[in-house]
Amino acid sequence: MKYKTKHKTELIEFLKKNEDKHLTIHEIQRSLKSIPQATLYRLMDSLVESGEVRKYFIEPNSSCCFQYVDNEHCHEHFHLICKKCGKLIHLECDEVDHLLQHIKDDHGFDIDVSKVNLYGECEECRKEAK
Amino acid sequence: MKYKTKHKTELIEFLKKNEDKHLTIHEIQRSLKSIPQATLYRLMDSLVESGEVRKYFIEPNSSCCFQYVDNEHCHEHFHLICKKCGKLIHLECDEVDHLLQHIKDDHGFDIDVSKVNLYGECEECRKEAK
DNA sequence: TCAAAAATGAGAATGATTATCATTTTTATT
DNA sequence: AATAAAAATGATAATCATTCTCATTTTTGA
Repeated sequence: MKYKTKHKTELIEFLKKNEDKHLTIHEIQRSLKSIPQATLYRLMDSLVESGEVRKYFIEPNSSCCFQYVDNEHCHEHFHLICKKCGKLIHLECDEVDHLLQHIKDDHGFDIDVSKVNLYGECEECRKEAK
Repeated sequence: MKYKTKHKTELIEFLKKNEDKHLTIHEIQRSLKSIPQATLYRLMDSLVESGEVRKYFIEPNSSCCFQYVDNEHCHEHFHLICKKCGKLIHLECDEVDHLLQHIKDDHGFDIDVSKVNLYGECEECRKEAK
């Protein structure tokens, strides 16, 4: 995607507006009806490639999710995904940074944080369960 | 899977023998030709359900991987999966336990460790890359 | 031994994603 | 502004892992 196009501009604007959500291709399509599916897949790919967007795959055989990433304002963090309500939580936390460094230094393993999804139960759902 | 069947017995035996590997359905099928694919999928599902086998999905649009889990000998730990060589590393580490507790106590999120896969690059592959 | 419950097997169906390819748009260069 | 090369588009077909269907067979407990 080296050329500027209307689709791309429109898409990025929409993603920025929704940077707190994680969106599937179908959800994006519902809002941006003028962009055909094949084009949308390609655009998303290119945005992932360039690092503007992050791609999550939550479950096999279900759609991937995308989210705009503001690289200036967000640094490395884990994603917590609630198995009950599906909520996505960004976990920015020194303890996480510390663990990542520890695993790299002492276990030799360099974790690709963008690919990590931590599944569990969120605060609200835990309270509800009681 | 409440009934014992030849297929199930054969499958578990095979998985135990290969508990150091992570195997796709197709790889298993190559070795256990007598089990039809639909049956194999169902058997694997039931073993995942019962906790005897763990399921990984490495990349969207590629086959999931499975691995036998010896629950007697392993306690709570993360799984590190090397994106390059596919190696699976069991990470048992106090720092991990500490982080999990911290996330639960201070962020309210209860992580299901059995579902966590941490993708990245292992020590050997990192050395090789240099 | 029998009946109910569960598992099987072959093939069709699903659904997300990718590939194809002719057409159109964008861009840098005259 | 004209143009040619590069890139993007769009509609559709293809791919591929996985799930579904359903009639048949096997397993189990009574």
